[in-house]
Amino acid sequence: MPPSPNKDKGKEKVVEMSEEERQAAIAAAEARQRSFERSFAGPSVGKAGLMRDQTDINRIIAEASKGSKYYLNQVRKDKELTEKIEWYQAKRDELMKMANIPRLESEAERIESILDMSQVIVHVDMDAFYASVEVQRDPTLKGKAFGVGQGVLTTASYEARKYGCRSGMAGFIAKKLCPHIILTKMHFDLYIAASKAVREVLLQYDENLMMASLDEGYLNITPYMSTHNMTAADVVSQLRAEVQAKTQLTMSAGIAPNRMLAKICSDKNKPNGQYEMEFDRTVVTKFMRDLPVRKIPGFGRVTERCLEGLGVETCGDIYSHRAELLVMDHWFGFRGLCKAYLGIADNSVAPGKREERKSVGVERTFREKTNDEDILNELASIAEELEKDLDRLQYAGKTVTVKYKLHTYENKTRARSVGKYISSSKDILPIALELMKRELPVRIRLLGLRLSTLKDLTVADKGIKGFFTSPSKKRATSTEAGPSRSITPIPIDDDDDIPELLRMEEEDEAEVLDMTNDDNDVVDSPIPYDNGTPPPTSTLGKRKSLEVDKPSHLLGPVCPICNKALGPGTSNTGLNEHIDWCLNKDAISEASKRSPVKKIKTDNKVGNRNIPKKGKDGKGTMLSWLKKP
DNA sequence: GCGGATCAC
DNA sequence: TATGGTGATCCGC
Repeated sequence: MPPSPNKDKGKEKVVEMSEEERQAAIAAAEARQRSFERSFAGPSVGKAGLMRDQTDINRIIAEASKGSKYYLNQVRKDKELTEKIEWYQAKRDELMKMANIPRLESEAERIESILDMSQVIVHVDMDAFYASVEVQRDPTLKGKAFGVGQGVLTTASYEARKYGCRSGMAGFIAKKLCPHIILTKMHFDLYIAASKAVREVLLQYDENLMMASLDEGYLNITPYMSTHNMTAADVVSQLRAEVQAKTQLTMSAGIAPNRMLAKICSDKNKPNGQYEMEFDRTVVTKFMRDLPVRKIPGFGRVTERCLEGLGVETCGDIYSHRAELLVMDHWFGFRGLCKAYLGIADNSVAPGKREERKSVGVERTFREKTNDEDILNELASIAEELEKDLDRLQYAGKTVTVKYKLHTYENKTRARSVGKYISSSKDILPIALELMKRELPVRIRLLGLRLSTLKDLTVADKGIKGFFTSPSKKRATSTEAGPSRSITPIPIDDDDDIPELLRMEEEDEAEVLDMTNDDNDVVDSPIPYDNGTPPPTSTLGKRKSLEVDKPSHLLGPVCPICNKALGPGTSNTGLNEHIDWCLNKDAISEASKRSPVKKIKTDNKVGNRNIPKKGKDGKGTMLSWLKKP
C-alpha cells in the first residue's frame, strides 16, 4: 500500500500478484489518494456536515492546487504524517504482540470517572457570523453565494457552502468550486459592534459570560434557571430570541454539563437551533459512542488521521480499542482519550483576564523576498507595528520571537529572551535583527515578530516603574495554589476596537476523572459494552473498583500493566520506563528510541525528531492521573 | 528557554 | 494568478 515505493519493481510485482491482489492494491491506492485529498482539502472540510459529493469537491480542490508550492508542501507533510502513522502501527503491533490483552482491557476499565452534571453549561455560536453581518451591511448579498475575506475566506455564506466553500479556503479555490461566488472585504468594526450587542444580551443570563471569540461564548445558566424557575431549554430559547430581536442575527446553542459537550451540541441543530443533551450518564456515553473523534474540540486533522491509523474513528472506538490505546499511551494520552469518550471536560465558565495573555505578535505575508535589505526593512516595519500593539494593549515582555516562512511554506522560529521587560521597537528590533541576520540569505513569504513572557503594564506592581527592575523578583503573581484554575482565556477588550481573540481551553481537568477511587458512590464504571446496547450498568457497573486496594498516594504511581506500586518517589518518567520494561524490556528500549521519520538516510540536517506525543488532553499522558496526591 | 507542530477561529 | 493572522498549548530537548 505504500503509494510509490515499489514503482521500479512494479513489473515483477504485478506478475506475481493475483488479480484479486491487484484489485486490492488499486483500491488501496485509491483510498489513500482520497484520504490525502481529504486531508489536503482544508482544516474545516469534514468538520461540519459534509455533502454527498465531498469526494468530488476534494478532488477539485486538489487539482486546482496541483503543482503549486503550497501543494508540494502539503504533499511533504502528508508523506511525513503517513510515515509517522506507519510507525505508530508498527509500534502498536510490536507492543500488542507481547501484551496480555485481557489484562490491558481490564486495566483500561479500571479508569473510573465522575461526570460532573451539577452545572448547566450553554455554548452559543452565531450562525455564519461575519457573513450575516455582511448581509446587514449590504442586503444585496442576501441569498447569494459569497465569502468574506479576499485572499482567504474567513467565512462562507450558507449558499457558498453548498458548493464546498469553507472558511480558511483560498479565494481562487472557492472560485473554482463556485464560479459565481462573491468575495467581500472584511469589516471588523462591524463584527465587533455586533459582537458587543450580542454580549450585552448574554450577560443578562450569566454575568460570568465567557466569550471564546467574537462569535461564540459559554454561559453557566444554572443560577439563572433557579432564579427564574425556568428550564434550560426555555432559558436558551428566550436568550436566542432576544439576541435575534436585538441584532437580527441568529445563533445556535448547545446545552450540556460541560463546555466540550455544549460545544458539540451547539453544532447539532445549526443554524438557528438548539440542542440539549440529557443530563444522564448513560445517555452521554451513548451520544459520544458514535461521534467522530474529529468533532471533539482540539482533535484536528492530524490527530484524526493518527487515530484512524489505529482503527479509531469514533469515540466509541476508543473503548473498543482500549487495549491498543493503553499500550500506546505514551504517544496518544490514554486518559485524555477516555475523557473524550466519557464526555468529561471542564465545566467552569469565567471571563478571561488580562493577565492571562501570553503573547502579542504581528506577522505579514508578502510576495517572496530574497533581498536581505528588503527583509530587514520589513522586520523593522513589523517591529513598529508590534510596538503600537503593545502600547495599545499595555504589555511588555522579555522574549522576542522571529518567525519566517520559507518559499516552500516551511515555518521557522528563532527566539531570544532578555533580562528586562521591553516593549518599544527600539528595544525589540535590534534583537529581531540579530536573530534574523543569522538566517540570511533566505527566500521567504512571511515574516513575523512576537513578544512573550509578558508583564501586564496596567497592574501597578509595587511601585517600580518598568525601567530598571533587575531581572530578579517578580515571579509569583499567578500561583493560586488552590483550584489549579488555569481556566480560560477570553477576550477582554471592552473599550477599544481591536479584535482580541483569545483562546479557550477545554480541559483543566480539575479532579473530574480519577482513577480507581474506591471511596465515592458517585463513581461508576466508565466503560459500557462497546457496541449495541447500553451496558446493563451493573455488569461492569461497580467493577472491581475495590479489587485492589491502593491509596496510590502512599504507594506512588501504579503500573497499569503489572499493577505494581512503584513507590512514592517515582516520577512520570520513571513510571514510563517501568511500563516499557514491563511490556518488554528489550524490544521497547531499543525501538522506542528510534524515530519513524527519516530513516538513516543521508543526514541532511542534524537530526531526527522523536515521535511527537499526542496527548490531547492537557496533561497528556496517563502518568499524570496516577500521581495526584 | 527554544523550536517544531498542532489546533482553533 | 499564486493558500491568512493571532494566539495558545504541548512536547522533547
